[in-house]
Formats: sequence, C-alpha cells, structure tokens
Amino acid sequence: MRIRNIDKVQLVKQTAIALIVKDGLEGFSMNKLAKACSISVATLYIYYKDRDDLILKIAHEEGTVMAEAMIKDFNPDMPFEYGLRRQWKNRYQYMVDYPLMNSFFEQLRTSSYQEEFLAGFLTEFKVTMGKFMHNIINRGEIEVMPFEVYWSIAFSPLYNLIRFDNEGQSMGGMPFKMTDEILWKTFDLVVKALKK
Amino acid sequence: MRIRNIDKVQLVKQTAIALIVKDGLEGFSMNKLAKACSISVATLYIYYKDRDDLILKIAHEEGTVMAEAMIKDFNPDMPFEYGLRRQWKNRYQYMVDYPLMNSFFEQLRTSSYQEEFLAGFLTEFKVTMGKFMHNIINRGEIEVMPFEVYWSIAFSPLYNLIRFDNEGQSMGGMPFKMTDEILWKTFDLVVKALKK
DNA sequence: AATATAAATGAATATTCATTCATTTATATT
DNA sequence: AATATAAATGAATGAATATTCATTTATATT
Repeated sequence: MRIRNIDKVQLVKQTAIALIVKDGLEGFSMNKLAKACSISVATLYIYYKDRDDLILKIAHEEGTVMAEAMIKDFNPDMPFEYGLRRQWKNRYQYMVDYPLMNSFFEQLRTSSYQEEFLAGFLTEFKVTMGKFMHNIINRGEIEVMPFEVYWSIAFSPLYNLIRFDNEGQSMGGMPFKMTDEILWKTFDLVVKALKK
Repeated sequence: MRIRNIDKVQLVKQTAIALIVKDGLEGFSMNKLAKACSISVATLYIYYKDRDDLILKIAHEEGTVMAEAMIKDFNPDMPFEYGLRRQWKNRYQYMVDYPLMNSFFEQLRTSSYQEEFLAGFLTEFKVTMGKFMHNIINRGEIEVMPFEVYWSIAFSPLYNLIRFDNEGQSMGGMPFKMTDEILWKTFDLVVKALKK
C-alpha cells in the first residue's frame, strides 16, 4: 500500500500555523491552506476529519511541545526566585525557538476554540504551577494571594514583553526589541513585587 | 426627506459588539448581524461602506470612549502612586461599566485589523502615558526603564485580572471573580515592584 | 396636499467556504 | 510481476459569504 508522505503532513501543519498567524482564524480557510501547500484540498481531509479537527489537533500537538518546554529543568520544590527564573528562561527560550507560536496560541485563546484548547494540554501544566505557588507560600517566601493574582504578577509582564517584541513596535517611537538585559531587569522587578 | 433612525444605528452597533464578543470575528457576518437586528442587510451598507468599515468605525468610536474614560481625573503631572492608582481605578470602572468591551478590543488586537485599530485612537493616549512615565522617572520616583517594561509591569497584571474575570474561570478550581480587595492588593504589589 | 429625497427594503449576485466522491497513483506485500 | 490498499487528486456540491440594485417607504420642505 501507498505510504503517507510525512513531509507533506509537516508542511500542512507549518503552513497552517503561518497562515493563521498572518491572517487570523477569520482569514484562514481549508482551500487557502491547500493552495498554499500546493496540494489538493481533499488531501487535508485524509489527514484531518474537518476544519475544527485540523485546528485543534495542531494546537494540541504544539501545545504539548510548549508545555514540555516550559517545565524543562523545573520542579515545583525549587526555591521561589530560582524556580521562577527557570520558568522565565524556558518561556523566553521557547519564544526564540518558535517565534510564531505565541501569536498562534493567542489566536486560539481569543477564539471560539478557547475552551477546548485550554481544557486540553494545560491541565497537568497548571497542576505543576499551582503546586509551586503553594510551596512558596507555605514556606513563607511570598505572601498569601489568589492564584490569579500570583499569575498576573509573575507571568503577564513577561508575556506582554514577548507580545511587544512580536509586534515589533509598541507604544513608544522605536520598535521594541527584547534583549537578555531587558528580560532580566523586568524579572528583578517582578521578584521585588512578590518577595516578602 | 426621511430621517435616519438613530435607535437602529445604535442597535446595529451594540449588536455587532455582542456578536463579535460571542462568536469572534471569524463567526461574525453581515447577514447574521442584519438578522440579529431584524433589519435588511442592505441597510447596513447605508450606515457603513463595507464590512471592514463597520468593524473599524465601531472600534474607533468605542476606542475613543475608552481612551477618555482612562484619563478621567488624571494628568501626567501627578505623583507616581497617586497617578497610577487613578489609572487603575479608571480601567476597573470601565470594565464594570462596559463589560463586553475588553473582549471586543482583544478580538481586534489579535486580528488582521490589529494595525489599523492600534494606529487609530491610541496616539494621543500613548503620549499622555509616556509623559507620565517620563515625569516620574525624572523626579526619581521609579528607576529608569524602557516604556515597554514600565507598561508591562504597571498594567499587564491589571489587564490579566480583568481577562480572568471575564472568562469567569481560570487556572485554579473555582471561577475567578474580581473584587475591590483583590484589585488593590494587586495594585500594592505593582507599586512595590516599580517604586524606588 | 404635493414633492423631493434619503432611508429602508427584498431579492438577487458572484464569490468563497467546508466538505464529498469517483478516480488515479504509489508502494508494501504476495 | 501481480495484487491489494491507502494516499492523493480534480472536480464537484450546497451553504454561507459580502455586496448590489431596483423598488418602496417615511418625512422634511415646499
């Protein structure tokens, strides 16, 4: 029997991500994707059941890659500053390695796929994050606070810088470019906010 | 001559916002909008040149309302903590008064309209924000830092809490609900991060 | 009351959309 | 080499899309 062309499958996946990042989910269609890959649209329906399946399978696969990258060399028993620094390093590295994925995930997060997307691969990841926060609260390294407040202080500045960097321009005049120095300067401010 | 029905124009605007928030830009169409308003789709083309015009005009109008709400009782010569507190209060109040708009703007920000949307009404607003930051740096109230870092620390935690609140659920088990206490507790942490 | 004019409409258009299907093609197994 | 089988395709489907247009309707002005 004929064997499935793995390169073609990969091409479909990468092209889908690129198109969704460029035009948004609203500008994305199966016919456009097939044309961009120079294959028949019917082939897409061999790989995926339908449009939703395509988007969610890709999101799930890439989400798993991301979640694993996030917790590399991290464990929830680490001391506060050390552990948080490790997570920042991982997120930053992921942004450098997969520059499209932050926009891609943001597209999904602000779409009707939101629920299925978040419910999927994030569960285990969230458990690890929650464990870490409880440990550092129990050890008295940071104040008691709701998880949402912790997350908003500990990570949203980082995600915001990554977004500014992706957009290449920002509030000020010159285009913003992320650097190691800026990253770790921001990290120090975040630690200052959270540390008792 | 016949006069334009202002109520109908308002109905179109509010319904468009509600539909976009509910289904996303990808699920939004002119025919659906007309049906939801119980008017002819051709009427939409009397009010707006085309679909893009409709979306961008609504975004621009509502963006102006938001930008004004943000700088109410604020001026860039205020002391750091006092001025930032005022901005937080304004943003929180806006979220309470217009609960749909944060999701609406996020839809636009993550779409192909991003550029035209950001370029529009934000210019004056950004100038005021930049002035405030420069003042508090010049007075030595906060460290020297790029505008993007300042913004990421000063506001992204707030926006994140608002988003968690909108989504009604979050990383933890129970649905997250924003309260005054949580808001100002988070604010204190942000001030701690920025204050010299 | 008659008129002029823009608002509002219903029905149509061409285009794009997701999806299907009969057919052809490549290859692993016999 | 022949066969079986899934991969891959081109062309088609009907539904939904944005937009247009000839016509009707309401009202401000005469």
